[in-house]
Amino acid sequence: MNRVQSVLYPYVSVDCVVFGFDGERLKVLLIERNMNNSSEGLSDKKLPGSIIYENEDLNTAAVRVLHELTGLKNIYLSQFHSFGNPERSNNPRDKQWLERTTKLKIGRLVTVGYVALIKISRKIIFESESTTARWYDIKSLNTFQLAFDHNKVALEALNYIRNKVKYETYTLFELLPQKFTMTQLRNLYDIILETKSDVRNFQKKMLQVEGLEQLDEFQKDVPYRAPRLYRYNKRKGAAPSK
Amino acid sequence: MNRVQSVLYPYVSVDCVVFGFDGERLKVLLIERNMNNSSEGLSDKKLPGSIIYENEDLNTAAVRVLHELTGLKNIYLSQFHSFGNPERSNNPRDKQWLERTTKLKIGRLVTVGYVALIKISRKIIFESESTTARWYDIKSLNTFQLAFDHNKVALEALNYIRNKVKYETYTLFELLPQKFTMTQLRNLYDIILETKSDVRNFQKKMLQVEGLEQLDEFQKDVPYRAPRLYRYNKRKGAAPSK
DNA sequence: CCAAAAGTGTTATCGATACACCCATGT
DNA sequence: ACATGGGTGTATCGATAACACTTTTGG
Repeated sequence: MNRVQSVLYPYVSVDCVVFGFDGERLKVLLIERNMNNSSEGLSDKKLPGSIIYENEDLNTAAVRVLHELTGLKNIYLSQFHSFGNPERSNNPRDKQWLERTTKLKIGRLVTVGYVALIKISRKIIFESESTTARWYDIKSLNTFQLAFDHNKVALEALNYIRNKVKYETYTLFELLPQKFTMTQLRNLYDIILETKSDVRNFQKKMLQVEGLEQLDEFQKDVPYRAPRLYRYNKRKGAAPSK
Repeated sequence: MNRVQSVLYPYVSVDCVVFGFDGERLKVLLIERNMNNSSEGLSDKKLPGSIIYENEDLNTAAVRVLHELTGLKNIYLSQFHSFGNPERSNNPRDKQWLERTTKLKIGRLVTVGYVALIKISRKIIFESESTTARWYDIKSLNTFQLAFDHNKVALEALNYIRNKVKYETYTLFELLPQKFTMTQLRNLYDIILETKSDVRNFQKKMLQVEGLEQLDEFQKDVPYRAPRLYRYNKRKGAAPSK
């Protein structure tokens, strides 16, 4: 076996795919690095991610990196897949960006992917010295090209949460305001799974989810019959998948 | 961010958790390194695994490593989880073993876990110059301690395949001889999922699995009513989960 | 004829699906 | 009164679960 050259041997990084819902569309959080020392055109969009520290657990790194790049705190991140194709950082633009931001000569990256679902209202630091964060419609993942293999990474994350939503529907409640209507929930469900649920059947199914509580409150200021509000009581809900 | 020291920065490795079935119990393939230059007592059992090459994809590495350590070829390996706790290689015995076998000073390891289900009849090179491979009952995973965090890794792999078997039962057919009886299949299913399936209901369910063919052959040389044989026709079966 | 395991059918329950009409509100 | 979306019930189907007796074979 070859002795490892520090330059060539893979660095380990984490990428965080964060999904949010604005009431109409599912969004993904992407960042742009502000390359302030040059004006050389458009810098590509990327998933928030960075290499891990020398002595840091993967989960810890994911939480830290997401916080550093977006200001988000207390986000529950799930590991979903790791990516290690040696060519995934071959694009010269990506290579250059890596070297500038890490001050390291990086031959290749092995990246552990994490995913989170959050309320789009969570406070995000969209502008910092070095980065700009923004929500993008998930259809962007098919229409424009992200840095590295981040299209692939994000699409796998999407697939992962689709499965999760299908079998552990309570994960959706993370994406909605504390009090929400059944229609909001159904819209969200259908947008993520690309289905068209029947109103009545959906209602029936949701009402037997542990922890979903029907309130005696109704939405206000709507120009039609006010819809009832619901709330998810985490304590009574199913335990997270582990 | 600190400049990375080649010694401390994580090396990337793959571990392969290979399960087989001997007709009675589910087994896991473990190896022992033959430390031929010293007689210092028992060397711990481990999962087959090793660090990846400088320019190698993760899947490729998993396939290569499994082949190098056990002689197994053409094994379908699925990535299930990555492990990166900085303390997972802190045990001095593990550290020493790592340094001897890799000739590298390794501070820590980030390991990508792969899992496979194979027929226990597959030809394995159990003894080589440097390693000894053996099938162990999976209950070993709870009773004796493996190197690193390999107990945890293997148990997560087991959990992964339990889920897979539950929803994509055809994965079981990889573990049985080409022609098998319904009882063999049911035993296997029940052992993996720790259930006690009803004979008739199980039969009914299996007969509607695409690609499972009832043959007009029967097992021979049994001292009781000869059971019918079945075969799985991969072409007609469900596509792998992907 | 006995022991050992194979093989087979019916009923009850649960969850998922399909489907259409009246209700409350604001203009 | 009308337009907009909210809210509700029943019937069918398919999958799962519970359950017990007869058949084949070798000794």
